[in-house]
Amino acid sequence: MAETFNPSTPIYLQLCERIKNRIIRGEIGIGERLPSVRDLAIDSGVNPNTVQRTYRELEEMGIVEKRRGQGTYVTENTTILDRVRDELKEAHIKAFVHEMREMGYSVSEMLDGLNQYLENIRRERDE
Amino acid sequence: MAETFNPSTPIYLQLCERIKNRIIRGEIGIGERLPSVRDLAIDSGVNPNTVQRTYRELEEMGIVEKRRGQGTYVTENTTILDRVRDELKEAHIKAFVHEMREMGYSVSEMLDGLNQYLENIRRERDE
Amino acid sequence: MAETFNPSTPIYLQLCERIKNRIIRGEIGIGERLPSVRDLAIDSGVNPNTVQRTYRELEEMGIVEKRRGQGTYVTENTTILDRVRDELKEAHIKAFVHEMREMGYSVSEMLDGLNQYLENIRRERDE
Amino acid sequence: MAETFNPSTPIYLQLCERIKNRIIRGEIGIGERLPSVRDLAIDSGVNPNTVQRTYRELEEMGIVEKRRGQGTYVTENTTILDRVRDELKEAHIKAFVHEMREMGYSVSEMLDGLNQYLENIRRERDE
DNA sequence: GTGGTCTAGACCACA
DNA sequence: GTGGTCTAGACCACC
Repeated sequence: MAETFNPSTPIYLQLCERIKNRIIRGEIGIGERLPSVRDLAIDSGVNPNTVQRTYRELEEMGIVEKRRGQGTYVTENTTILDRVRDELKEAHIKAFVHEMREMGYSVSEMLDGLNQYLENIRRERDE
Repeated sequence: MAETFNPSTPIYLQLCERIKNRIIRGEIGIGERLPSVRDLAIDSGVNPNTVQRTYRELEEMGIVEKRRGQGTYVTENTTILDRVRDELKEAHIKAFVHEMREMGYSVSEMLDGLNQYLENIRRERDE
Repeated sequence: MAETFNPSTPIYLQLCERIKNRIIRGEIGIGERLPSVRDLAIDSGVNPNTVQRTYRELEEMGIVEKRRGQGTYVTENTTILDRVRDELKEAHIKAFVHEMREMGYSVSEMLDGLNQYLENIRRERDE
Repeated sequence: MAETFNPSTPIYLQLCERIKNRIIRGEIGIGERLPSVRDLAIDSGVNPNTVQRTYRELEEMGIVEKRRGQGTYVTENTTILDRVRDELKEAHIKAFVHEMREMGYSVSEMLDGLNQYLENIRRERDE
């Protein structure tokens, strides 16, 4: 069970994100087996087809492999995992910088804003 | 005419972004009139319905006002514009930090990555 | 309507093949619009979801583009089309040679067999 | 052990292909005994059920015979072996010609492509 | 009108 | 048991 879904983006993409992040962070190890389509479906409260779509997406990204009659596994190809990790990092950074520039912020305003936000978070945690 | 659209996100949202950014950056001034729905549609190579939807979106955000029979104008309420500007900045920063944390990066890795990216851009521009 | 499906391979793959071939042979021109998902579904006597899967597959191969609210179009990027065409040709040739070698045929036996087959076809047509 | 499997087609079919080819090429002689299901399973790193299915398939093609309590043997009926060999050859040739025609290649383009491919292989081997 | 997502539930092939 | 395909039909977002 657990976790709910944001109705404004497709469930299969949200599931995809979550699993991808857990793999990239190493929470789900290399070569490890993911829950079966049916199990994850029940577990997430969605239809098996939706999970299947999620797994297909992950497979197309190359970070997951399906084995007939056996299950779905995290790829053992660490090169791919590293590549995905790097690409995502770059993409997020690029998007961030781009958005801020589009809004007319200078690099220093951008960095100041970021640092201030991090400060605030730290303070909240310390309280 | 001008600029093309990324087929993976709705056109009306992309148009919205562009106009919003131009307003926030002051490129389109306070109280200034936006092009008519029809003109912008032709100009952007887009269906008028799409422009209408864009303007509606901007109106709901409060940064634009429709005056019957006259056209669409940037709000003269600078408080709103400032608020939108700040909210967007916060939202982008928050999203960025959140995404990077989700991927398992520490704050310092995040900042390092960002600085390195900015370096690369600067270098490319200098060439 | 028309054409039936071989029950031993997935319908969406068979549809995919047919459309791909028609595009590659130029029967469906560059930039041309494909039938809508619903229309092709009715027309082929299959479920719309199946057609959707077909179109998604073609999109992933890069030979088709979907446009929101407008329809599905053959890509206008001839480079991709040419690339696909060449890759398929190579793949078929390679598979053929490989299979024949696996069966223990020499290159000349292979060519002889092929030429003889082509002869037979020609003769049949002439009758 | 030995050889790995392509995850995109059933293992039992791949095993089938390999054994069939070895028989057709005479690598496994007429009347010769095949390894036991269990041995081949271990040897191939595959589930015994899969080997069983493979042997069943070969038996249905008539190129293998099961003898209760004794094992699985290559048929001694050379007529069948010759027939299978010819049928396969024809099937491969036919499939190749058909695929190339479907893609819109003429007979001469087809032969040219094939010869060129064979050239390339030869060259690579000579290096 | 277009394509996109999701569900419920059937049936199949594979290991 | 696993994943894969397919259907029927609903609802939505976009143009």
